Amino acid sequence: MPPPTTPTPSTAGHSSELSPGGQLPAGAGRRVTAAMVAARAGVSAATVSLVTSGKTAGRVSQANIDKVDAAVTELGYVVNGLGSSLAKGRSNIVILVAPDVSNPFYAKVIAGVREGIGPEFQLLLSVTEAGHTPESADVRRLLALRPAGLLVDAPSARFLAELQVSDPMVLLDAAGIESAAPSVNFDVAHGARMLAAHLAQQGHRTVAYLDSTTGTETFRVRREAFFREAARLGIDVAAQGEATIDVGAAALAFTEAWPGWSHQGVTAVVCATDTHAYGVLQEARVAGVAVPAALAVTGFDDLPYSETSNPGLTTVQLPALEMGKLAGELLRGLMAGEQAAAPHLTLDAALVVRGSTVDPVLAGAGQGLPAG
Amino acid sequence: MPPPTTPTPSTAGHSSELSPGGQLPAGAGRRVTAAMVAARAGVSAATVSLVTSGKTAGRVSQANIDKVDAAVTELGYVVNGLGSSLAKGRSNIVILVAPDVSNPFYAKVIAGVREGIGPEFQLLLSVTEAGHTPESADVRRLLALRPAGLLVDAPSARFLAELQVSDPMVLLDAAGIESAAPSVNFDVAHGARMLAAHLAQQGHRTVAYLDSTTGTETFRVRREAFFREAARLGIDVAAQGEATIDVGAAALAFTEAWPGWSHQGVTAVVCATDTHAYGVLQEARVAGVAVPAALAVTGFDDLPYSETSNPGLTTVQLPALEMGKLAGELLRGLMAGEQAAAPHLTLDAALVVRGSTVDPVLAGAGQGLPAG
DNA sequence: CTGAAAGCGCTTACAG
DNA sequence: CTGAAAGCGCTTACAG
Repeated sequence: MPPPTTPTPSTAGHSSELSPGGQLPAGAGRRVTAAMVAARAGVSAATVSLVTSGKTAGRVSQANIDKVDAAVTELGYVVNGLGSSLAKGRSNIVILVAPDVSNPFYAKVIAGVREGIGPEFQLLLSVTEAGHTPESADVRRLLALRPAGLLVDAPSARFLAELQVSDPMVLLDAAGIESAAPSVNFDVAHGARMLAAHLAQQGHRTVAYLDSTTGTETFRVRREAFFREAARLGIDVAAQGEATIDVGAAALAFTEAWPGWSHQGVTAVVCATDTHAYGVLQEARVAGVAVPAALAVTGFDDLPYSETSNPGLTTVQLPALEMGKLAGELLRGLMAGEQAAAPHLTLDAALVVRGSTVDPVLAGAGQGLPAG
Repeated sequence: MPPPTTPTPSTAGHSSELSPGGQLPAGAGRRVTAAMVAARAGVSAATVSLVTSGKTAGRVSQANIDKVDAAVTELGYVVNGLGSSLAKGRSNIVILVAPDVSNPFYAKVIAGVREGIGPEFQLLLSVTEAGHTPESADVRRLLALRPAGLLVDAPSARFLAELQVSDPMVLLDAAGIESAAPSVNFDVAHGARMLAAHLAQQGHRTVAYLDSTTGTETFRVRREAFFREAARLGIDVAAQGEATIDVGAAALAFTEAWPGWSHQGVTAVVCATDTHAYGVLQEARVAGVAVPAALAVTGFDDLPYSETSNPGLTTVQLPALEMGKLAGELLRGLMAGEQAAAPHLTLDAALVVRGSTVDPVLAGAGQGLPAG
């Protein structure tokens, strides 16, 4: 790896910790403890705690509330979450373990989760190396933070088996292993069947399947459901490839496989994710293979790019935002000590048909309309 | 928002906390305290602490080390990070604040950061709503966890002004405000100038600039440097647009602007990020605008997709992995109490010329070669 | 309504 | 080499 090529040492110092008057800067929230606030306000630390945690109802006089509030503001006090969590035996942290944060799909999941868990919990992401599934050892380290709850997206069976968690936990997109813990899932099997039906209806008889290399269960379910339905409908899945969830990796896998697939008479490539499909679309164009005339391409997810790509990508739409939200809400209930009433939710998938499987000119106005 | 369409209540219960024998499951790491380990091993809690934190050299006998190790394994003990951090006054958490985790660019930054900070620190991501810049209020909440250090990617000036942090902090991609704290930056201004020179050399005289809507300083620097150099080279930046860092948003912005731009004689669109450029490439194809013959398109980042897209995207390559790594190392030094020797590093940007600005047929073998 | 006290689980001088 | 003790900053019964 090359060294920094233009190192620019600078003399600009850090801002000093103390302002000219020698006071702690307001809002710094550092080194100021509840005891200092208590001293300033002329009350006990217990009263400060009651006020800062909002448990004043019938327990603290308005006069003291005001005094504490004033002192908090003056000193820029922020409750030390470490001490607080230790005393309570539990933090307000919720950790989301996701296999691949760089996939735009997770942006939506995350947004939903935030909404679902509510503002009193702090959402933190545990990130793994791109393309790697999280190791249970990594998660065990996270557990040292005593999170209030855990959210695990697209887990593998091995991961869950190794992981021994008794904290509140909710699984997301755990098709195939949803019974291991409360979970919110997509009906990816149904999506895969709709895909097979659509391809059969378009006259495809020989197709290839481009899978994801991660050992995630949801991909196994997608694949097996597609294979089964394809067989039932007289479609021959003549070839298989696999790649990590990365446009470049998928493109490479397709490029290498295509001559053989073409020779086998493959007329459609079913991809485990939209990201895989993008790689196929690109390389098909480079290779001069017309989509959809010579080759149909499909994905799973319905990422934003799938609508704007040309041709648009026929894909199984998975409601990411909703999954995140429901999982967050489920976890919130669990963290509140509730017993999950319906611990296993499954969200419908919808087939969205676009130009990558149906020529818009031939098909008329059918492009872009959900056909689920 | 529609309700879950296929709710599937299930009776599958959670795994019970105790195994049949009534023992805590090995590896659960819950409720087991250092005191319990000490009792089991027949030593004091202090000795347990010394062993688990690896400070045994000359302080703990091998016999006791073995006894503690055995007890730790038997009970599945995991140090409670809350208590540990509280006692030490500092956690081992490093928080990375990034504006948009769903951008593949950050996957590389994150990988670099992990490498840079080393295994003893735990990296957690603070995520903001997609397209939103992080609020200093959000970060202040994070500070309650007393992180060992803070990494802030692509900060805005306002964000930094509001944020009062005296913890170790390193800025990433903070061109324009790099002096606010130790930082690792890209020389985006140089990249922008190379872009202008390349376009000038290709004969462009009228171009449009598609900016990012986030208030991030690095985008201001990119834009201003490009405008200045363009003016110097006789290029008229006749039009401007903006969109969030999202393919769909950029596509929409381009579609709406293109008739006007075309009318103004625009022959090239310079985009603030590759993601913006993808939207432009797509819509150009839809509109039947030939790239690069009728319209040249450029980006910033050099995401993986830029190499495989068709045409390939001419872009300013920013070494994300290296930036992350250097920032991580810088922070590690700061957290170790070192005074940063060279607190402001700037990494070179490189111009990568591909088919979106130079027709490969006309240009011969020049496609895809770095031209910085 | 209020405060003194115990305790959360750990680490670190300190005395032996 | 070892352990008793104090303390990190907070919260929560408890007694008043």
